[in-house]
Amino acid sequence: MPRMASPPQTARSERTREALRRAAMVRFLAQGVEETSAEQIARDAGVSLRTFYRHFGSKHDLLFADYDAGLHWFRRALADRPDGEPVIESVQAAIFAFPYDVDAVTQIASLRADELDPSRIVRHMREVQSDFAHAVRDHLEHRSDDPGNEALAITVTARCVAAAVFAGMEVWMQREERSLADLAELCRTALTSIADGLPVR
Amino acid sequence: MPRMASPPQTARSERTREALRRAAMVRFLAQGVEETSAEQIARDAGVSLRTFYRHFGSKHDLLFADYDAGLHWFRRALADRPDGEPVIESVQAAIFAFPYDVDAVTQIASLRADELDPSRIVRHMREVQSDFAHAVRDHLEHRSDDPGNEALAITVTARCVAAAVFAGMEVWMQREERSLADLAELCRTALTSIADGLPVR
DNA sequence: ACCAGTTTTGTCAATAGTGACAGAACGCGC
DNA sequence: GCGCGTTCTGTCACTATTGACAAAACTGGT
Repeated sequence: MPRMASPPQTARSERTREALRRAAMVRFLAQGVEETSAEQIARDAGVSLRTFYRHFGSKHDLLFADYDAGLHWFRRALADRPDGEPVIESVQAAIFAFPYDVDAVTQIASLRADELDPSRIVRHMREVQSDFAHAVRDHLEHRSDDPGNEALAITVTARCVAAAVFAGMEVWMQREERSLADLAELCRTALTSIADGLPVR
Repeated sequence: MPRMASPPQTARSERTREALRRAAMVRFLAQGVEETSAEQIARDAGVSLRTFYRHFGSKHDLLFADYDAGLHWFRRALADRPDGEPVIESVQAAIFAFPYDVDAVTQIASLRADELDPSRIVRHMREVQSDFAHAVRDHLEHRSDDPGNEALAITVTARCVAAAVFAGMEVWMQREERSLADLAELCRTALTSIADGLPVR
């Protein structure tokens, strides 16, 4: 269960990963996620089952395979913000500049919504929030003059920023109508609402 | 993998659960967590492997079996706080009044630290934080005059409160010396630091 | 092209975790 | 105690994951 999503090194392994990704996507779309076995994917990709698990910690990791790239993108976007800009602004700018691949996102999203155990999505969201918080924390540490002395303040801030963004997502998810614009609005409101104190006392 | 920790109903099943808990603890302490198989535990408890998994979503859930009780306790403690008290105070009061069973905690903690994959602990912590946030949110919703209209504010606040508490824990965990008093101090500081705005801008 | 060291795969063998279905045990009204 | 609907278990069969170890492919230097 500890998905260790082993990081690939050589071009060869990257080819294998790509083959697995493709094979999985084809099967997933054709017959559904739970109806596709890991062995099937491995065979389609022309590798052994064991090799499959060397590249992806679990069958379901394939559904979130694009996630790492997004995280890297976010970290870089944060780093590219001008010095001295308030965190909240930096985070907003980084989030809203994200280059969505609408087709891919839509395709995966439909799979996730239909075939996937909701608890799995929730768990993944928690992981994403955690990584998000770490990214923000690293950003703050990098900015700080004396990170060691501000450890608590930095950690608290980073985690709260992440909490706010994901609170926005949570509220958005519970709505009937879900537009990208609404999501952005909710996240923006959530972030600005914590800058000067908690919105509810 | 979706650990569904099925909620027990009858006295009989409670007996089974208890037997499994005990059998597991004995084995875990004697030979370590990873060196104990689920089948072994089931056999020791006198039930089938399948029955084991009906009561505990996974072998590792047994290590956190006491957790649900703690969560319930926290929810009740929150509900018992006087009306009109600021959330942050309520949460602090609820946290610090928690009745630890020092022996049990120590025993389990040593197991967790030695035998367990760190990523497993991290994952559990994320789950705990999430449940914690939900508890706070329910508390706020209960207090609010118009929860529907304040959905975002309530969710943001609940999640940030949880984020602060767990930020305190994170910092504490990274220290060499870890005393209960330090933990309390860190959580207190973390919580008060977000009341009037983020500690880092 | 050849050798030595590194990375990636395949094979084997266990353990972990689940769905489906039938039988056993339990709680309740008569 | 008896019959009946509900809950709990055991058995079977299958998929998901992982550790250990050896063979195969890839790399850089000569």
